[in-house]
Amino acid sequence: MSLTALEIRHMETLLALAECGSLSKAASRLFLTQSALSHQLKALEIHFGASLIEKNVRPLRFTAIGQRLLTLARTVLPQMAEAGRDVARLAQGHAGPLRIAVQCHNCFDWLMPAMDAYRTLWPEVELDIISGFLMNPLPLLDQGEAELAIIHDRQEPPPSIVFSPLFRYESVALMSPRHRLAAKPWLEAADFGAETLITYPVPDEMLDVMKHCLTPAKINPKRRTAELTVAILQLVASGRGIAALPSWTVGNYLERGYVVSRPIGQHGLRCELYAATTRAGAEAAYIREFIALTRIQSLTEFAGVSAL
Amino acid sequence: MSLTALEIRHMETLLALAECGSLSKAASRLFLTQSALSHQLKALEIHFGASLIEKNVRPLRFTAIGQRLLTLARTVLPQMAEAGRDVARLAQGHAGPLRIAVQCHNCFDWLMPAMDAYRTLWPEVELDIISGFLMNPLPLLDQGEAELAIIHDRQEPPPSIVFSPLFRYESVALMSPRHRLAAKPWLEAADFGAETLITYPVPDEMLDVMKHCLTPAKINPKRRTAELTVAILQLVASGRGIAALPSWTVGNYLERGYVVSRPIGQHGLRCELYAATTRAGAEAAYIREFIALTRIQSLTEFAGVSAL
DNA sequence: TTAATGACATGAGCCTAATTCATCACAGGT
DNA sequence: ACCTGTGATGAATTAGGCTCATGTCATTAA
Repeated sequence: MSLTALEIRHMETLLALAECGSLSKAASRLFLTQSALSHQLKALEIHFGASLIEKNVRPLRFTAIGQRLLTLARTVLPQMAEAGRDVARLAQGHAGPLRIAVQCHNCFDWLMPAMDAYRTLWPEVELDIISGFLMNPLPLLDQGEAELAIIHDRQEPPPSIVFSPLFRYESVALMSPRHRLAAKPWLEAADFGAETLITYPVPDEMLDVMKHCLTPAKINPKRRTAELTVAILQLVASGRGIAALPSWTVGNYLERGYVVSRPIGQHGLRCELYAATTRAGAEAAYIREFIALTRIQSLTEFAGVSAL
Repeated sequence: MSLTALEIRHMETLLALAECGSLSKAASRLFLTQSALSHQLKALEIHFGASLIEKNVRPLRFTAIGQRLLTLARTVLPQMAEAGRDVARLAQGHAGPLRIAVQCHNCFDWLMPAMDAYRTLWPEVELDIISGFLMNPLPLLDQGEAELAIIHDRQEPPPSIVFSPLFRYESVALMSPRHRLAAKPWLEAADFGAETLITYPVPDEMLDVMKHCLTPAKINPKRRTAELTVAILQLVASGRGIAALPSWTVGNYLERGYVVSRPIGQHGLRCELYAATTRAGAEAAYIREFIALTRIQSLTEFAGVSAL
């Protein structure tokens, strides 16, 4: 009933619960099963002799006791994280540079805010983006020219490399509200055939729609390219063609009604992002924390982004 | 390398280490083996890639990293304890009274400071001492007339009662520096035969020397009694007889040279104290914390007091 | 030097307990 | 009624923390 019995794991659970609003969501964020959290909560409730959350309401609500423990978690966990950083700084003679190889334009949208947040935690780390937009950035890691690479979709990592899951997002088709395809509840590959597809100026393999949907269906629509996301959206809004972008990059435009979004395929087109490091990099605290931070931050900031 | 891996258990270990100055002492305070702490530290050192303490020097010293984690523990653990109290208050409608049955006079010496400390943590608990000096205070617990009883020496608790170890102390013989027995390095039972023994006015069974040393040896010295510890010490200092008291009650008098202390028996006379509660009481947070607090406080405040 | 003592290290095995797995139950929405 | 999402539950599995029985090392005494 006293100090022990409430473990760090429990505080992390409470924090995730507060942000996700359901056991199952919180579980996947913590890389655990829903069952684990259910058991955890049950144990706590037995221990304290009172319930911590009301689960019959969505999103779930914290009881007074649950809130007290939640505020504890909110004060304690950051203190521990800070101590962990200090120790890492002391243990491994001051951290090196962190050069990030990115494959896709979209990445900047979530990478930038994450880098900003990270910089306050590890001011001495030299952050750098390597944006050659290479097809395969993994060799850069082995060659020591980058510490981190952002990888699309699950694949078998080479022995020298470690993958860490970041998150899953959905790519949606975007079109003018007056576009004829806007009438359909969802688009299939064939719908793209007669359209002009507006994309970033990169190879097809680096475009989610092409790689996962159109190329397999042997459909190759007309193209028009733009460097910037806003430019693509402008073209879409003025009816010059359709585009396919991650759902969370276009929140504002959707809300204002300039464009509408439709799932690609009946169940949507889901893409996965992984962070790749060398085995050594996966040990280094300052790199591990960058991965953890981008993951959490993206999961909380962006709607339509989910844990994997 | 980051947040997780440092558990509450580790912080408690660091705290105990800082106070005890050795693995083995800290271990017994935590109710663990020395081996457990050694494994714990090893795991942490592997995890952080650096050592936390220098063990080749006594008392052991913390490295910079160890100190950082120690200060973390010193901030985090009290926060968790406070949250635990708040939750207990919320969960079990405000705690009841805490009436403590004591057998011996000496107990006041450590009970009073502990009660003062406890009162600031649980102001709403009504503290009370029941000092009938009964031989067997356990029935009071069953009858609901006390919540806690202080018990001397290990014994088999009745089924309705739970014992919690408090600490072990040593009773020493006290005499004037000019007393003839002061020449001996330690006293045996026979030495007391010709002396006047100065004690509290209570039955023999409640006096450590009598119960564990003289009565078994069938030695019954002359007596003189005094209510207060200071009065006993005054009589001893002026050569009116010898006394036997817990070593830590007489610190000041020893330092000033008014009296000297000698072990009773070759290896000293060690006594054990336990806290007894009903099974229900052992569940209640406000009672458990009183026990934990008195134990820790006595262990840290008084020299010659050790964990059991 | 040889014992003897005290403190920490270490590997093996045990045992607790946290997690998963495979279900079940329930609610809300269509 | 049926599906979908969410939480609960008991059993089985697994991980990892602790103890036990040693080993090593340093210090002190004979």
